[in-house]
Amino acid sequence: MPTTSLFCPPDTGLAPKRARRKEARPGELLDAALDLFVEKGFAATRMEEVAARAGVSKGTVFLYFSSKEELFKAVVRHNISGRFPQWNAEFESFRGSGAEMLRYCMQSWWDGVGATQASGISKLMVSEGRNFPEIAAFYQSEVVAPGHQLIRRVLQRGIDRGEFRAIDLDQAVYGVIASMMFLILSKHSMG
Amino acid sequence: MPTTSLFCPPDTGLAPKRARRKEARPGELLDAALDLFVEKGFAATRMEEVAARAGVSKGTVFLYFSSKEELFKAVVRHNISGRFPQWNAEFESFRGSGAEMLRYCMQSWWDGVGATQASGISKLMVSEGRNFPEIAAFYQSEVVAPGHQLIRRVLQRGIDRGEFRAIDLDQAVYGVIASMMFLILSKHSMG
DNA sequence: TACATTACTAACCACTCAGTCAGTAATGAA
DNA sequence: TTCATTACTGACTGAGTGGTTAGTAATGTA
Repeated sequence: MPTTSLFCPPDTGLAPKRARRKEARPGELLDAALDLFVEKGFAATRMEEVAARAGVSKGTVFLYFSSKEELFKAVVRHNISGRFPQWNAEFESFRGSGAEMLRYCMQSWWDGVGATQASGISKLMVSEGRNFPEIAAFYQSEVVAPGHQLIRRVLQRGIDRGEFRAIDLDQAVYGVIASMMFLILSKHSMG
Repeated sequence: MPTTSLFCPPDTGLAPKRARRKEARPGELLDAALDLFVEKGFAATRMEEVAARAGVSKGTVFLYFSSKEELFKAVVRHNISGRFPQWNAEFESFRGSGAEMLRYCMQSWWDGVGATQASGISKLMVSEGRNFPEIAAFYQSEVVAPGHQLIRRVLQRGIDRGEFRAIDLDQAVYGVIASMMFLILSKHSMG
């Protein structure tokens, strides 16, 4: 009775160890990492936990992501900054008033990020950014700057069309962002 | 030429090593710890740094505070919750309208906590509370609950005196606190 | 069935840091 | 001056964790 394994456990049937699923791993790891980063923060999330939640061993995580920071960056790209191209495209093709556009913009941000787990990433950056300058810089250039830029363009468009008063753009952008941050922080840090 | 030390360095005059200053240590350690906790957060602050900033060795910190958590709790008591007795006393003796009292209350909170370094502690709890349940519970019972209670009493007093509408107390308390939290978070996490 | 490739594992290393403790030196009393 | 007390030091320990790698097993191919 030759089996493929020396120690054949009293297996009940379907528990294939060491399955090879190269395609599915990155996505599963990204999902597991998002869960844990949001739940416990960057520093407190252990790579072994990420691995366990994705159903692999720790070594496998480093096969797909070269370091903890790279894993985090990939999570950010996958869940937030990867959306900017589409948002920018929508900006270009939008036909409607400035108010409608701003409203649409914030609504789709809320649906795609604010209301989802991904908003936890923003809260995490507020919390831990100081301790991880490299990540903070990445987030700044990959998320904050493009976000500012997009809102700025939306407001500028409204001003150009004569629909908004010509207020100070930077101030207005901060106003918009502050309100979104407050929603997020309410969601993740209080009742 | 017998000196008290075998290796007598070319001392320039006033650098007394191993000075014994039992009275001053706790205060100095508390100040150093507040600085660092606010600057780097709870997890990222190392006991050795606290010691170094207070001008002692790491062992000495554990002489005065039995653990990192106890040190943190002492910082909170010293800078925040220790003020409640006085605030409560002021509540009892206050003579003025409800609006004046609320205003006075928030002003003295801002002067004593919000505008000072101590507000960083609140931001820290928002950031890291989840990772340190023991500390979160302590902060909840030592700061949050008494704070709610005090504001609630102020509002209730205004209602009793017929100066405020009889709005939902919990809602109103949350409103007051949310605005204070927003000020703090603006200060510590954004421009 | 035999062999090559490679996704995956698990034991391991290097390093950090809270907390400990044997020893040292400042101080006060006799 | 001598001795007892104790504030203080700094080397050490052990637990925890990011990252490495030698080895294992799943898969494809002929």
